[in-house]
Amino acid sequence: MPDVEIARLVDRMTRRIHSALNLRAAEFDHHQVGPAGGILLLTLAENEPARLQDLVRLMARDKAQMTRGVQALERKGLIARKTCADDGRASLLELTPEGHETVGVLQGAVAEALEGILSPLSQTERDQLKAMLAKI
Amino acid sequence: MPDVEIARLVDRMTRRIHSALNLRAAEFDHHQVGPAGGILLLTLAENEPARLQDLVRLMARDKAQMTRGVQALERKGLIARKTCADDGRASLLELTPEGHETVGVLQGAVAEALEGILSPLSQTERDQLKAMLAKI
DNA sequence: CAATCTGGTTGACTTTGTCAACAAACAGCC
DNA sequence: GGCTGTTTGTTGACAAAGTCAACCAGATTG
Repeated sequence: MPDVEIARLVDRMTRRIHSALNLRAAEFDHHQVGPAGGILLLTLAENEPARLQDLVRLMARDKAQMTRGVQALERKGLIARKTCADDGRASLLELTPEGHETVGVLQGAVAEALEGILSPLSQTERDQLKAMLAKI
Repeated sequence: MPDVEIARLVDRMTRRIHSALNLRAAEFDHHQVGPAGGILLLTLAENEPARLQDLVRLMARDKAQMTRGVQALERKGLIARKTCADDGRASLLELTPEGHETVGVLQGAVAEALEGILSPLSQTERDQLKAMLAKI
């Protein structure tokens, strides 16, 4: 029951990551991708190629939102669609070269922001944390 | 550097908690407090009495947002203000009896939602997770 | 007692998230 | 094949959350 606190703490942590990044967004977010777009790109980078529905599950977001998020990144030339062979409804999403480049920049920025937040944890602790979160 | 993934995973987790709760909000959110109000109440419950600024720090949110969040809960009679003796600008926020009651309900709901999400973790792992998040 | 800082409030605005409705492609099934 | 029902992605209309800047009143410092 006292696990309830975990919810608060997790929320707080996302909030902190979010605002740490937001603070210096002007320095790295050259495509005006925003937090939502950024996390979408990062997720896609690790799961390429993915269908929209895959991203919906990976990011636990609404599909409507995902449609629009993808469209926005498509317009900026960071994501491209390939027709999906085994399913006529879906299309496969991939990063364009420019998209990959952007992901690199974002990863750097996120790493830096996380550094400031995770600093009280040792490297082994961080690995544990990641492992647990991944299990979930 | 590979810690970047933590950001994604944490985001995903908040998203899951959020939507798990949202799904059954009608059953427990009798005061139409919403996610933002809910987390505010839970945070206040553990840090009573608190000034607005304290909540801002604890929840890593904008003060403007906090002002309005508190006002909304005040209007619903879940939070009350006491004048703060040592600082004339601030006021101390406290839960009303009805507020406490609501917190109880919310804790139950959150515990249940978390149960579904944390199920792959053992109790010791949960404790570790909580401890690490608390350090941050 | 100025000059500055901090806690809180308000207004105007952007970004995210939610819900319901829909078309088109799949899947099973007799 | 033709009916069901389901999944994928899209759109519209809307509600909720977050951001930014300006502001006032009470502290704080020199």
